[in-house]
Amino acid sequence: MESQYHPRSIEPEVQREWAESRAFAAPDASAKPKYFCVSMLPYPSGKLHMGHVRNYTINDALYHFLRMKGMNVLFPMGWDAFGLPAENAAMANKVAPGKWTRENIAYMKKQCQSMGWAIDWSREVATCDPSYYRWNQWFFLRLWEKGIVYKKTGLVNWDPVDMTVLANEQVIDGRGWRTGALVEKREIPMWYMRITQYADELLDSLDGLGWPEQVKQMQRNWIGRSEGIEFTLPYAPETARRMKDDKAGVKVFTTRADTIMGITFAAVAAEHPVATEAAKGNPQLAAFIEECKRGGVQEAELATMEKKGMPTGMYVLHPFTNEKIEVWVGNYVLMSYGEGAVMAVPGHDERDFAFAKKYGLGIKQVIDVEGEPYSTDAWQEWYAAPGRNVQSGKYDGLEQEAAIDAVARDLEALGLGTRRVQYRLRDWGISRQRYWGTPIPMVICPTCGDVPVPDGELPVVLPEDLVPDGSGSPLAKTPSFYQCKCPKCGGDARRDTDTMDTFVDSSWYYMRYTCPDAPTMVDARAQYWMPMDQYIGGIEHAILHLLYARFWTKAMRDLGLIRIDEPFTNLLTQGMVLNHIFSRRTAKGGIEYFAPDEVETIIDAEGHITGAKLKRDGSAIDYDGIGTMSKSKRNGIDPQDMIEKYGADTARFYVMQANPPTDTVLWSDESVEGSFRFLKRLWAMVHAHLEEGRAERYTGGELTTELRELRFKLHRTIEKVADDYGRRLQFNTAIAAVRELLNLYLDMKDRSPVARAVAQEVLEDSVLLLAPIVPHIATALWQALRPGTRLLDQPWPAVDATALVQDSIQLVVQVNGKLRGHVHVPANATREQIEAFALRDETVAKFVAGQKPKKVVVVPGRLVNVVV
RNA sequence: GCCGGGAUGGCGGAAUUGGUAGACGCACGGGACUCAAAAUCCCGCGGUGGCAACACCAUGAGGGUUCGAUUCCCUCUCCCGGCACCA
Repeated sequence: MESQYHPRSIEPEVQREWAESRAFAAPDASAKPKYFCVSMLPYPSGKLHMGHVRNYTINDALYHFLRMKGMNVLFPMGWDAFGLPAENAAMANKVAPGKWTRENIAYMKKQCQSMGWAIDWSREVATCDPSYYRWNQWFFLRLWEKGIVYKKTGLVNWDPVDMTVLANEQVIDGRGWRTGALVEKREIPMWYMRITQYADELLDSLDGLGWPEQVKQMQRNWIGRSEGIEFTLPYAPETARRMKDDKAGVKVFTTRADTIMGITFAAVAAEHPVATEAAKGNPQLAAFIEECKRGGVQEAELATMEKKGMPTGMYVLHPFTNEKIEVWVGNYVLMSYGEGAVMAVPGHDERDFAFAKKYGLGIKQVIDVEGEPYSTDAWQEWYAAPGRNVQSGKYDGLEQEAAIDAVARDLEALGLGTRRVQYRLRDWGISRQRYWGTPIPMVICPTCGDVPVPDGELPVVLPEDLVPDGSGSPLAKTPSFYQCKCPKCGGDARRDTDTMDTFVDSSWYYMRYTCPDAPTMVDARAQYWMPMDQYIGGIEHAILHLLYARFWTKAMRDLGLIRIDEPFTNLLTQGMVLNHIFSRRTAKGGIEYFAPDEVETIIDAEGHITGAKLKRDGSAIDYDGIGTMSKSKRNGIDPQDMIEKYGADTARFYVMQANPPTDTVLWSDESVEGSFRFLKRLWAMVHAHLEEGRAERYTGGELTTELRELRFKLHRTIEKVADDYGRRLQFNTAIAAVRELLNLYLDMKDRSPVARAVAQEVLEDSVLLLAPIVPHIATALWQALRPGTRLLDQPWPAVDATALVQDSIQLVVQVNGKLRGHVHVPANATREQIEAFALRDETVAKFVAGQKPKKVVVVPGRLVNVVV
């Protein structure tokens, strides 16, 4: 073997062998247990970034480990190829989004291959391929037939200059990103998916998932289930006359029906029909309503926003007492939640309290919390706590639950209300007024209305050669696309020119990996591989993507396409890759950013960065702290540079050794050097060993204490690394354990035949332990250690139980819980013997100082604590 | 405001079920090799006191439980993430 480590010659050679032998193709049936691990598919932006490197390397390490453990593992890859950036790039460079996207995919695929990830490329999926998105369309139509897909109007951001709809991220400070024009809200018809129909199941089945608690909690909050009572506050006679044909009163929802006797007013949202009606002929109120509609977007200010309101002059009646209750417009009532109206109980709701105080409205205590005083002077937190009803007529003395039951019964008897569950979750609007996405397979016929495209005509193919100009949707300007005949009456009709949200694409791509060539949406292979055993991706997808994918899976199940309830059994949310940020203000007042390799940092006595200067001219620049790698801040590290300078293995090793995968990782050039240094040392160790000739690995025979300890360490490490890879998904500690083992190995100077046999064993197994992280160097070293065999065929090293047997063990000795020494005792020593050994220790004796121990705690295998 | 997660050397982090705090690495300091540098190798590296042996202090702050607490409980401070007037 070469005496030096040359990643640039090893890596391409190893990769060629893998490709030629189709080493990572996973069969769709096997006697081995299956394991399906997937990383969230990348957007083909142009080239890989460090976040991808981290994401796919975690996935790859799991692949190799579980393959060695005897599983049939599948690691597929695909491209989230639809979306806005392609349209923007198309506008900037005057190329069609399709061409741009496919070129990016080709380049990034090559990068993936040079990282050496064990991807089964025969299953590659790109969501912009008609063979993929036709099933988005097909499934959309099935959901439409079931009533899960429906049409209603929705609010969009409208740029009045470009005459186009803007995505939320294209609205900056209320203005269009291209035109700078003030963005308007417009109502247009859109398609929705009834995800709320699955709200309860989406909530309940979270409990059984092997996901981070944080993500589950975020989904729970997002779904936002609350149980309460919906009831009607009937209009007072004169209000009923004004509201004419409109229902019989104001509908409200409450989770605190026990406080119903404390109502002193009602509040409605600015958009509520009662407010609209009241504003007629009341310019002051109309102006206030306009003000409310405009505000209320800057979320951060909402919590501190002052409660404002105005009386409407409308009245409703208390359902039990028939007391007249004034209706106010309140800026704290949201039209989008519940019924857009609330019963106001200032006595026991903090918002209502603040409102009542401000406008001099009544505050009535109806709940008593034992031991706490009540006064209407200032809000106290216990006012909102559950308690016993007072001043509530027939409900007096009831505890919260009993009171709610009684109120619910009474409202039901009056026909005014009923128990109901309310969700925060809204239905999923999937229409996008964009070009680069899945066309919605619907035809709008002037006589028949919305008519689905017949299955036989799918896919509705997206023309790929259009170049958007930023004004309006290109599809809406392309008659050859939208002109069509109505499938029902044969008359002239127009296609829906909207496309689907790209979250549709990512809701089921992982199932298509299992059967990319299926003539149906999915086939039996999906049932074999699903549910996915491990999903890996960024925390930023904690809510939307993961919730939509769960919904989509349940919808597929209900259509009989697959028999699973949840798509992702385990989830790992990997942390982001960060780097230092350097900048300086330009003369014109802008900010100029500098890449970390352009600057030299200034470090204070404590080792903290305080500033920096530019390498090329020594001028001072500012240190802006740490942030995610981004193009605009110029602090990204190009994986390609890493591969060229150090090789893929160093890049892989670096991102895995720094910290646990769930933490953010700070880029450090020095640590990269350290990773490279380790791989060079590993190479040198194997080389030095083989210089003296290959040895047969140790199988038995008399050992010195030193060699026994080395073998003990080896087999302990095999156990630990397996646990770290397989159970804890903590690769940094696995790597540290192997480094410890190799440090001990380097201390061993014995060159006797038996020592060389142990050395062979240690080196072979260490290479296998590291193979999931650094497969290229591991392959090369394995070939040198075991000529004629192939690393990929090796199982995970077996633990030799005899190596773990110790006849003497070291125990920690404490006096009063403080470490005072160590003792060696026979492994089978009794409690009494251990105690005797400990008390005989000199240091222990010194601290015990002749006193009689009050108590001696013996923890077998660990420590002795003498209490005096 | 509510919910969730954190805080350990100069830095990244380790300590998995309450049992040796700081594994492993980075940076740094010293030395060897070299004409020299790089690379490589060896030694040191939480703080205070001490020549040293060693002792004391120390896991955001304060308290508690325990023979023993980074780990469990209570109070507080700060940081990160999510939601945000949710009735």
